[in-house]
Amino acid sequence: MAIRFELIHQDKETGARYGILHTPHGSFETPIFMPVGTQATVKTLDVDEIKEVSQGLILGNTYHLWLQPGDEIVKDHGGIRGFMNWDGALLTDSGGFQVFSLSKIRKITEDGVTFRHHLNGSLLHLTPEDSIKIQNNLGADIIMSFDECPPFHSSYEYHKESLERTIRWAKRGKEVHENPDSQALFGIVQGGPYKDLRLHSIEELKKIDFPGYSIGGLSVGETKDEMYEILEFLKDKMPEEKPRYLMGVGSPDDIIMGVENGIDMFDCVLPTRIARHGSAMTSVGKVVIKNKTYENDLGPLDPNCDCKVCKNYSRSYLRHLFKAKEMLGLRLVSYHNLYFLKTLMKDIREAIKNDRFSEFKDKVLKEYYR
RNA sequence: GGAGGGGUAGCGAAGAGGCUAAACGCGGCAGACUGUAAAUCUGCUCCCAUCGGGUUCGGCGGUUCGAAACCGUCCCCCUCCA
Repeated sequence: MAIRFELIHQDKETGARYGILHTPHGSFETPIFMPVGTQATVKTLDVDEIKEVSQGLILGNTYHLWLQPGDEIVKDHGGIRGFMNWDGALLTDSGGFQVFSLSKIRKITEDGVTFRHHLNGSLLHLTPEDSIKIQNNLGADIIMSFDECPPFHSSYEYHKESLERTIRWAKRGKEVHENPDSQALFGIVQGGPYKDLRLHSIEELKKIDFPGYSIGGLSVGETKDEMYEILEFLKDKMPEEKPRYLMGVGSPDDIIMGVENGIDMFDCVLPTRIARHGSAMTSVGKVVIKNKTYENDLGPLDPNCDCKVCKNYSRSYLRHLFKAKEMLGLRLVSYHNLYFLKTLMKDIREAIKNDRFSEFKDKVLKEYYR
């Protein structure tokens, strides 16, 4: 088996999980947040910085690297790790989400998905088998089944049909997976807002048997309450002994709610995207650093953060970088936001270990970003 | 001194009688962003106000039912010639 998951402790009141995820390239305490490095780069940061702001496990993307530069080239470097000079662990998404986010120009059939290249318009076709083969070439420690991620509010009928197909795709993917001993293939739970479909999804994926399970189809436009309702429903349905990965979630409040509902792994572009757009996650709430109010603020971005950005630069300077369109601003806030989440996850784990998660949750929801 | 061109909102720049409080760009001020087609997108940006009202297109004076636009005059700016 490529990975091993140890469930070490559960918060007595909420059941929030603390564990360790062992991979071929490192063991990681969970709950963990994994920065997203779609194109074999966490935007604006170099590898040394990624080490500082992550736990050592980051994401890459099948769709993007397949199209550019091509998975064969990445394979020639020994996979993404060699390509980007990353000596930590990796997880790749299957490209399934891109099928959803590029939905204006897609056609889904039993075989796979046909859609247009977002850069040059050429017609492309991707199957579950292709996705796994590409991910074999990319060489991540954890890889994803090729799934369809329908809009949350699609009809029951559509979700059902899509879900059944995604289950068949999961089975097909597992059958062609070449390296189960070095790459753990996760199944992805879908079903939108429909609990019976979610349950059905879990049951079928369990039959196929994966070393870990992802929850997909959330944080795609539904309300927070809708998302939390599904998370709560799934809490005691997911396999106990396997890692649970909530895909695409990364605001502090959503992470907290995920952890409370038994999630072990998170990834999200939010911290790096909003950083590039001038917003910071801090212990005192969201700071839109480009706002005029920080024009002459000599204090640090986050008064309770000990990252190099908060130690060395003022809010006023950071605002100046954004107003002047200097790229250092994007880098520094990206660094901080990821560091902030790394710290948040550490604090979450401590709280669980001490059976004080509930208390910690209240604090975060009251004071932190959003 | 002569000939031509021009002065429009914070800046640049359209507009050449009513559809114009005035396109568009920049700048400014906010907002959004959740398995990254995103250093992006959206809104606001003369003044006061909730409807609505009040002042504008170098100055002044005209023509007209109506002028940023037409006429006169003055003031500034640019180019060329002496």
